[in-house]
Amino acid sequence: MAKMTAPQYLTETTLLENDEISNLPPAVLAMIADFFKVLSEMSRLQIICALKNGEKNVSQIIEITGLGQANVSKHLKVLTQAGIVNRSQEGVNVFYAIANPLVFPLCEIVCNSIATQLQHKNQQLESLKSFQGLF
Amino acid sequence: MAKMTAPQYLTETTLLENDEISNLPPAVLAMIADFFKVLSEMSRLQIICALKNGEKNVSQIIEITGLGQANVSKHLKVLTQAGIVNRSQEGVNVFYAIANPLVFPLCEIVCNSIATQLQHKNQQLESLKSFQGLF
DNA sequence: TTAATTTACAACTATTTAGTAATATAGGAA
DNA sequence: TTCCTATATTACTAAATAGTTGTAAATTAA
Repeated sequence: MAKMTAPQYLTETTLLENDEISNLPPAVLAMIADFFKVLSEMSRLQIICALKNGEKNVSQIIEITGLGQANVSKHLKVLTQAGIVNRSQEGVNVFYAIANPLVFPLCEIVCNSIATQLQHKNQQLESLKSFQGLF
Repeated sequence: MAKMTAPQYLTETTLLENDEISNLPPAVLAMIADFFKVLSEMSRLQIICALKNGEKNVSQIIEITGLGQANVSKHLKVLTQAGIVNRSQEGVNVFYAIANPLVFPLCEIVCNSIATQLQHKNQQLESLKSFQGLF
């Protein structure tokens, strides 16, 4: 086993050595960007949410999300190729399930970031409000 | 302090209550998607990496990343509006710094996901190799 | 066999956006 | 003032892609 120089949350399977995200090869940055791009569409996030509590077939996903059939099929292909969901066929039905549960902590971190930002904006708004009527 | 009238999914520090990402309002999903979209471009990830070890002015960012001036300026605006970096002007120079350090664990989780996937593909490749010469 | 159902795919439209070139703005120096 | 440098903005082009329509393929039922 190679000596571990990575921090706790970086295991043997990481691409990042010595906690350095600086100076990443362009190819790695491109892979990271592509992964984020898969998560950057609301429709795909809807599908991910629909699969949170267990696998669903395509028809169920269509019903839950309200998206068109061809559209769902295309998004499921993207999600599958990104390794976020996996596909299993049972007769005429095709079931999809979350293959990479890390997407959920990922979304939660983003949620926290957004909440913090909204708080800051709200504080600024309150500061402004305290001047109402003074001018 | 004013009474908090925000809905359940809005607390002081998180948008997600009870670890539930299911049934998020579309507006919240859209915000999450938009945040991921900001991180889904290699050029913006390059800029984030350039700021990892401290603030830099625009000229330094241009030199480090090799991107065009107008392009960097546009990306910096996007990153600023997303709350990922902040802007401080000093004379004729404008310095940018990471305002939301959560982007780094975010990138690291994605790196781990990619690494795991590459490992799986590599294992499949090895399995195939073991059949070489048998046919 | 035919018909019905489920999923995937191809072709197309419309929207978005990354990158660039040219220009504008603003601060500091001479 | 004028000049130079640093940053921002505007207008444009090219490329990517989300969503839709129509169709194809495959499975199951009648």
